[in-house]
Amino acid sequence: MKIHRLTSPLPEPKPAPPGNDNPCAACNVRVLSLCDALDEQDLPRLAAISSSMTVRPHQILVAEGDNADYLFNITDGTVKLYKLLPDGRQQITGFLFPGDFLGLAAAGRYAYSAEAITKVTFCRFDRRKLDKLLDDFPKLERRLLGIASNELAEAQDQMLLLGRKTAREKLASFLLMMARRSGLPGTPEQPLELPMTRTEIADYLGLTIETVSRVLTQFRKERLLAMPALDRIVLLDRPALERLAGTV
Amino acid sequence: MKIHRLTSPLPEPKPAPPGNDNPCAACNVRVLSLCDALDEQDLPRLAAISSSMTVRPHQILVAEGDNADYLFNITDGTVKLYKLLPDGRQQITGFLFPGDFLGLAAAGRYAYSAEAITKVTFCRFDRRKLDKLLDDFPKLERRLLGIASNELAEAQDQMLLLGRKTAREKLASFLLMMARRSGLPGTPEQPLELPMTRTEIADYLGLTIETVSRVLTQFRKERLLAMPALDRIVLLDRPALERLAGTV
DNA sequence: CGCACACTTGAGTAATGTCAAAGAGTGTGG
DNA sequence: CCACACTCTTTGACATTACTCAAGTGTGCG
Repeated sequence: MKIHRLTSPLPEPKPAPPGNDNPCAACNVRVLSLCDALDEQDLPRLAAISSSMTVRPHQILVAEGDNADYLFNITDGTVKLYKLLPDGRQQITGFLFPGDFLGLAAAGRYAYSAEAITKVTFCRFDRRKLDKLLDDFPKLERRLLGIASNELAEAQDQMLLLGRKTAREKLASFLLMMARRSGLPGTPEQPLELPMTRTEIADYLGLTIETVSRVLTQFRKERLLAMPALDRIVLLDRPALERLAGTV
Repeated sequence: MKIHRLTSPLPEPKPAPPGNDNPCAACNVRVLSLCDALDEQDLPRLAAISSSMTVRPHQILVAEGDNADYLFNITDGTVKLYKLLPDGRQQITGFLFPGDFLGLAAAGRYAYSAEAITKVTFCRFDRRKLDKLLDDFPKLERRLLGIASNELAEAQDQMLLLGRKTAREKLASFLLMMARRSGLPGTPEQPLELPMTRTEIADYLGLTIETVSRVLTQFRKERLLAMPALDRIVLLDRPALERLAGTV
């Protein structure tokens, strides 16, 4: 079993530059994120308790069991969420893309670790300060509940995949999920981009790296997809993949 | 693949008997449930939008894709939540016990089906009326968010189990979960009680019924447990089971 | 250019699934 | 109360999927 890569701790954030009391105004993922719950005029209240940060690949954002002191909104890059067994086996429970949210916790502790796969930019909110904001802005809390409900629905889809789908069905589901989440159509002009390694795909689907590789080779031979590069996928026969995946 | 059992639709609820404006006062699971968020004096507001109902085994409470018009609090019995693939393969995403909550939905639709395993009693809340109550009682919304966060953490544990644990590890984790959730110690005097069939255990753990049966037989031969009846389990060597399960 | 690293491919194995049959438990009607 | 029927569970023999181990092939970076 592979030893997990050592990573450095999270650096201190740079505070928002002074004189700019509404850095969120220019945010490109605002409509997707937590901040969408607030009006333009209230945004500075959120901005005041948040800082924007950028980290390099392999940097850890949160570790399983840590005090859940922060909430995160990803603005750029890809993050993986994962859990480990004592012997090092890893299960990736989700990938986060721009606009996605991270940090809901039960009993004040994160239930999973989060690591940047690519260079990642995010807004980080202080949980205790945010809790106070929730009293003033019930819409914010309703938004959080909506986010949590969505995540729950996705988690259930993933349980169906992990428990009952074959390797081929898992890969088909994964590729369609990536198409949906990235917004890339998977055409020859705009192929899917896979920021994660084969190992990470395997750890997400409950497979080994060899099985992932073999199924992708199968799919290529069956003309279901093409791979102009190791991390580029063209979906040649989307209906067939959708049939394989069984559900969206 | 087995054909799914036909079930009858949910009967109409009996409204709370007139003259009793606080039926929740006597509720035995109140401290566990949604209602715990409200003070004694505000409970009638919740009671006014809820009805208590009892259904028989195999009755469907909600079906995947249905409009999420209701929220449920289980007061007695066991419920299974599950999703199906088009060919009938089933994944049980969770079991609900007294005090548990059901009905959070993304995009206004249930993401899963729910079926009574035993005779089940529950309180059913009208979602639209509850939404209005949320405005008056922000504590209620905070409670919902807490419930959702807990469910999310459990879902991630289950993904780790489904994706990365062996059959033996899955069964060990399952039995310990049942001990924790039921509050039964699993001693010879108070053995675990399993309200679900082997098929349902298998569909929860991503295994087949035969594998579940074989692993239970193994465990018995290894003196990890005893089975005074098909649905009664005595945990003879809990530390060994905990080591197998890897995590709580 | 050469060293890492990630990915692919191949051969053999192990864990789990499938198919089949027998045993155990439960309810019903005679 | 017993016999029968039904369902659920267990067990056995065999099949198959996915895993393990190992070697080989890119691919990118210093």
